[in-house]
Amino acid sequence: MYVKIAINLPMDVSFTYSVPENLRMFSSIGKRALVPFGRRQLTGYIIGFLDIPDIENIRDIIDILDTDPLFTPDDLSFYSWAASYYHYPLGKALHEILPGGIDLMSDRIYKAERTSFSLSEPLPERQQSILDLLEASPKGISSKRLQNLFKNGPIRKDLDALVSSKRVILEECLKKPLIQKKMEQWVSLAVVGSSNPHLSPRQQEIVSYLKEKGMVRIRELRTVFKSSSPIVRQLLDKGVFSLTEREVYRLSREHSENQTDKTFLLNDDQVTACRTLKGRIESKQFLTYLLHGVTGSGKTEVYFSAIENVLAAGDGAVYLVPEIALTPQLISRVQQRFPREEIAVLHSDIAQGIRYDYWRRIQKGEIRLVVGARSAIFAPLVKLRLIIVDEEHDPSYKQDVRMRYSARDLAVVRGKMQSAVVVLGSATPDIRTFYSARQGKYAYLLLPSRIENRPLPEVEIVDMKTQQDKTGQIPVLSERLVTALRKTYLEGRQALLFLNRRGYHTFLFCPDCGSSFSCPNCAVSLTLHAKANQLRCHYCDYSVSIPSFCPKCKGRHISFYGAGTERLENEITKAFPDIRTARMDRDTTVRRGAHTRILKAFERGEYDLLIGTQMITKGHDFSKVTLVGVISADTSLNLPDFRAAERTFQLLTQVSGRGGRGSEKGYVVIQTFNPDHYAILRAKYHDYLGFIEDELEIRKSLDYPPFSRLINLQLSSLKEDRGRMEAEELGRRARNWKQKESGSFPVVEIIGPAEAPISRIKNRYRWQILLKSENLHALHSLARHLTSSDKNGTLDIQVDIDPFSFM
DNA sequence: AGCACGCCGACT
DNA sequence: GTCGGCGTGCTC
Repeated sequence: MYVKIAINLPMDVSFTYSVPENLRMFSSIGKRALVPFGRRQLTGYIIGFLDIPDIENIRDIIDILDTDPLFTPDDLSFYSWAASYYHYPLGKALHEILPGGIDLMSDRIYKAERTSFSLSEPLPERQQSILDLLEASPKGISSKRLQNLFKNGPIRKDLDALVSSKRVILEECLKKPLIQKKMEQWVSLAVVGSSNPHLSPRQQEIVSYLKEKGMVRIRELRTVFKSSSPIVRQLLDKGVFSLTEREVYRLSREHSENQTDKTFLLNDDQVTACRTLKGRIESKQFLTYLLHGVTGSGKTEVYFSAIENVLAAGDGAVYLVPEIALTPQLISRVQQRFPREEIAVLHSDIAQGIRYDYWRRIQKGEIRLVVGARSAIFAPLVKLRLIIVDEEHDPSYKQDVRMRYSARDLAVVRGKMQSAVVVLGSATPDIRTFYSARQGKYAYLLLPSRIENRPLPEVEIVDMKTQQDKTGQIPVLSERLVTALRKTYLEGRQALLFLNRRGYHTFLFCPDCGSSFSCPNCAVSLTLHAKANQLRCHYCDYSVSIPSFCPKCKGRHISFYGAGTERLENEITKAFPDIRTARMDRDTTVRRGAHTRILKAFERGEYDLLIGTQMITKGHDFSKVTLVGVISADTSLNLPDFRAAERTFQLLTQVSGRGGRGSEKGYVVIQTFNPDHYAILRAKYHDYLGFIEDELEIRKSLDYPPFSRLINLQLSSLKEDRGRMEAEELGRRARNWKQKESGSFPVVEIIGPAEAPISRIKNRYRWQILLKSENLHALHSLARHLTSSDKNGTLDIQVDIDPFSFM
């Protein structure tokens, strides 16, 4: 018997291994196998079987690593589809999809040879010191640890020399995985008590306890009979007790706090939406719905009702939300709605052990409801009947490193493959989603009004060009916003201020020599962080302390421009010392739980004002907030991205939607230098359909999505000129392909190669080629052609299908 | 990815 | 002459 194994390697091929007799009955698709690979041992994933070998020189697998498969053949088809669609090697994809930290692999271990070389000639200094170290540790030292001990350069050569002179031996040793099943020891009375051994009174005591209780955890004995360990051991040795190991599942500490559950009576639109979904779920057939509901229209209630239908039938559901909307409030709301259901919560902050346990329980069907961020789309649910994607337009559904998948798009694919109902919900659907609905590809469900018919907030636009003060400076806060803030404060209500930039000043400049302060590793300017007294790069971990003079010309007139959240907070506290202000951005939420703490304190009314970046725009439901201020609508408008207008409209609508969720009407102030831009005007009037009409017209004229599809090829290199040459070569190959294949494929437009908008990040020079076509198949063929031409993976090419960011 | 092999420049 | 850099090729 032969197995096809996918391995975590940067190439898209699977490897064939033979299965020794003793492992045959344990091997199945979805289990991991330990395999020999060159001189190493690696973990691979079984993805198929063969009767006849397809190559020569096949090696045996060493072991099967799972008792139960981690995924079914159906899940595998979905994963393979995703890997191939996103031009990503299957083995790497599986490695990233499965819970982390569970794989085994060998490590290079160096050991000193025991026979001594007393009479040989003296060794080079460094070889000698390595040898001394190794002789001091008989168990050997891994190559990594050894290298860490020698800071003055690579020691690989010295090690090779030591090995070839037979003073040191190299062994490949398995290192045990970071994450394993958590086991608990239980004891019970042994069945056959042949000759009753003599027992001490204390031993007798424990035996009678067990007689009564049956099987007991050793931990329990330890608490009931203090320091009983030696006695238990004796009883085990005497054969009175028998020991059993049982697995315990780790759980995340998602505390169900007693939140006052707002139970609304559903309005007619909600009832209609619920009924429609119910009918479709019962039919067990795939269909994608766009649930289009204005902010505050009660989409969550509709999701809950659909989940309820699925769970009642004993089936499974996935509920996806944007990463930063995955708050304790949301989780406790789900828990309260489904109190008898075990819920798996999956996102990047969940510890690996917990994730591993959740994964297997989901796979076994013990957990049927998964709430999570984008990666939860891969959760191995059995009988998956429903996939919900809340705020489906949200950019966080697109992963923009490694496998650049869109969880939103994959939701539709998975729904189709596994006959599940897919619900895409949003107040501002992605234009592609809306267009699909209009074309009849998705069914359309509309929730046109806010619950309890609350009005949408009133939006005012402030033209910042009119806000210059006497010195010609433009203030961070317009008069209008200052007045509104004061009014809100005096009325005892809360406000949100949104500014999508961290730090204090976002740009520094020396007027004496004209130099600006940019990151040495990236082509971006540094941001000044006042509290940390640092200039920081937001793309790598570079930071320096704030210079008092220009490092180039020693000039002492450095000017500071641009405002981030830190400066905004500072200006507010200066102008309104009474207003209690909290700030939430990546800088204030580095510590685990900080996020929750700030939100909760704000909700309890400990602050009057919350300043923040993106983080404050998602899904939160603050009933006391009546004022929302957008410091600059222009940041997203000026992105080098055909989606800039759409992103701006969505952002403004979402952030405005945070206001007026209680009984009072909301008021929104938007500051901008582009007061006449259609994205801003349409947001002012809450006119989604109007915006779509404007935007579709532009997209049509430029042939952008939804009228075409895009693939972005990103190429990076440590050497600037080499990167440029490679990019140009790639462009030539693309155009050659186009010419040669022009008969067999619809037209593909090749844009570039061009320098990426951020031309260097972490010392890598970046280039991109954009491929555009009405025909996705043509795009895939070309992309495949271009990446396969990279013979040995020398080029660093990233394929981005349906790209979201062009930076 | 990691590892081995092999081919050229700069040193004793 | 050798040491050591890195480009190239392979792993079932």
